[in-house]
Amino acid sequence: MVMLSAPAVPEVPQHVSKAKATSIDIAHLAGVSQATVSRALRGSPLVSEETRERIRAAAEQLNYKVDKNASNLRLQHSGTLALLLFEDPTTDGSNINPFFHSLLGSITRACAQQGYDLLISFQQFSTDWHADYADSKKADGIILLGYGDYHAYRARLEKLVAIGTRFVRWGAVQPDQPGVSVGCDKFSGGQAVARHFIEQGCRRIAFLGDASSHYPEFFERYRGYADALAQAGLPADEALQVDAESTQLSGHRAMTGLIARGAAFDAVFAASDLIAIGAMRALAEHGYKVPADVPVAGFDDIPMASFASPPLTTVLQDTRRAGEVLVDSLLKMIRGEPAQSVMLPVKLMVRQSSVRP
Amino acid sequence: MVMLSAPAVPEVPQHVSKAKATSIDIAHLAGVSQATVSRALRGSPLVSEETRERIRAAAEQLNYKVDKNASNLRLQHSGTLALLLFEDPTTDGSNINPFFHSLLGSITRACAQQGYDLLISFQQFSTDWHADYADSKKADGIILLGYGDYHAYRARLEKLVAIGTRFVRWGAVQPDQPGVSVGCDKFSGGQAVARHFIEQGCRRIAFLGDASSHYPEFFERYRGYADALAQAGLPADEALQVDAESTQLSGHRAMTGLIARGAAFDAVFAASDLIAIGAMRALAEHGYKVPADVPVAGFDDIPMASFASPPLTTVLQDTRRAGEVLVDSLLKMIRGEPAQSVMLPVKLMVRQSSVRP
DNA sequence: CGTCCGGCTGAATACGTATGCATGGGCATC
DNA sequence: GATGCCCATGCATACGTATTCAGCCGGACG
Repeated sequence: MVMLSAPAVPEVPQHVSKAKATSIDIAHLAGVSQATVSRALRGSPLVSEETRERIRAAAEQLNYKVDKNASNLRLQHSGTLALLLFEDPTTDGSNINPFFHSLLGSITRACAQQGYDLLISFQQFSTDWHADYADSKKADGIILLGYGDYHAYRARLEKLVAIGTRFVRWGAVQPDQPGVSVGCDKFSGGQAVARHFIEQGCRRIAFLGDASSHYPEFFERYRGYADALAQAGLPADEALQVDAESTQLSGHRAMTGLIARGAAFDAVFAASDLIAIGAMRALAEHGYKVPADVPVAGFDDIPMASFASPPLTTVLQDTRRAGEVLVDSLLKMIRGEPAQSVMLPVKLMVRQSSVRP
Repeated sequence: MVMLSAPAVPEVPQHVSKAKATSIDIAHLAGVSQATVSRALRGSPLVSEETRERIRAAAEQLNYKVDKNASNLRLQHSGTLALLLFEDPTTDGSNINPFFHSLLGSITRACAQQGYDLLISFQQFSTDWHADYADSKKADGIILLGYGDYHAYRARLEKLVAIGTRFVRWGAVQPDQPGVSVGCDKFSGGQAVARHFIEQGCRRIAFLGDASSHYPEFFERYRGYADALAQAGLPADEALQVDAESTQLSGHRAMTGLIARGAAFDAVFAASDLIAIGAMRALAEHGYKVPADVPVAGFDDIPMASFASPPLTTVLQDTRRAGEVLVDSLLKMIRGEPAQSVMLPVKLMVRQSSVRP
């Protein structure tokens, strides 16, 4: 429990002790003008190697670092991207959606690799988010992450486009959307899961998750599921679809509800891994064995999925790639190059939860 | 797959279409001086309500936002904190340590609550991190997160203190440390786990994790464990301690090694949940039942812990509180108030993995 | 020997905001 | 009616950097 103290530091001359050094101080020390200091440190070919070295030494001696605020002001860009994470306010309050965590990691890495800083912010739906960051020049562009009803903030996206704000969005890629989106091919993912069940002879596959077009994240998964059923000549029984949002609690509720109302089902496809895990718990509580009685699959392949019991079959979204693509697209837009929406492939990860012994 | 397009926007006058508006534009439009615009928007009592309202309307009309770079330059602070996450380069390359994820979430929230932005950056150990952020005024202070050998960068911390950089560190609170640290009371946590085992009659409790004082994160846990053994009059058998870093793979290896060398143990205390999960897998592979044959406990209470099979007994670090304390301490330092290192209490979470039937 | 050119450097300015100081107008006081 | 005061606003400047333009020096060439 030590208090902060400031021991003497021999190598730093005392005339810099408190006030941070500026380029003018460096210029003075190196016997050149401020202009030359700026040029030297930015690597301009106009300055001779000898002078540059002298300046570099002086800068080091005074612990000088370029003031980003001044630099950004002058250059009119910030070398920073902003990540806005929209959290569904109906969440159980605990943690961030694990899938976003994974995406966050890869975005951070991608930014670092491109030499950009990353500003992150968790937004409540209500706040006036479009106001910030990019418009105030804290960031050169923004990345929008978040489930939810995108119709609700579609107007805002359109305004962003109109103002000329650079942004990319993670989520469903749809033809009429404002701006650039990057998403995974959840339709194919939904198909793959349904086919996987159908191949095992399942005919009454329950779907846990909102299936309304207002929630494109889940809707695409549902459409893929429905499409696979149709292709196999199976009916899509509405009684087998239960709304749920992406939490364990919600998954547990949905599954319990389905069981309670006596629905006949022989497989469960949850629209997200969290829902699946909640559902598996509910199934266990009601005496169902997974996968012997009911095979189950989820979606996202969050780290928890492989540690669920039994390990959960799910659909892997390549978050590493996703982060890179998001950042690359945004940087393209910032550089004024054209950027297009991108749909990434997904991969079915078959584990024990979906394979009947 | 839509290209970015810029539809006409009726409500925005065309003379602002491209160039962002400045406070001078607003001043012009509202018929006042730039100074008054600045005062009005910052809520200065010097400007009359009537004028303020007129200015606010003009600002809205032109989509004006204060340029943070210019503002920060003038004010000499940034309203931003930087979070530096040090990753052990020996990690299995996949994801961020889940415990940090949780901390990250709470730090973000705490920042938002205090009106600060958060800049995050994953650092490789090699990079010249002390150079950035705070010194370049991109951030008013920095938060350091990361396991690892803190002796290795102790010199850097001392330099930070000397330069006058504001920072807080998450990690072991030790009397001789430079700067302010916030950490959990891992010593007590280690004690609690060991006592929990001892109460059940275990006498040969293995410890998986580095027990060297060079890794204070784990060392404290080990000390607590050793202390509880001593208090119970049990010998501390060095053969029961195996080095491991905080990954599943490493935990698996350590456990396998312990079994291979024929060590006699009747409980396993893993220094982190990831290690514990890897160890449980190894135990299962060798035919041990958890907890019937060998009770197991971990540390951290990452989300995965309660979904392991069986659910893992572990030690909860209150990350929510930790994030708040980190941010609060840092803000205190920024405001020039004294700040002290803080040690937070922990809580033993008993689940199935450690309780013999 | 004069001229010109190329290679470096310095002086001056702009980026957009916030604030100390000065100012003007209105009102009360004597 | 002159003085004083307060309130609201404008003027001018500083924050620290990056860049344009102008200048200087030395050498090559005519």
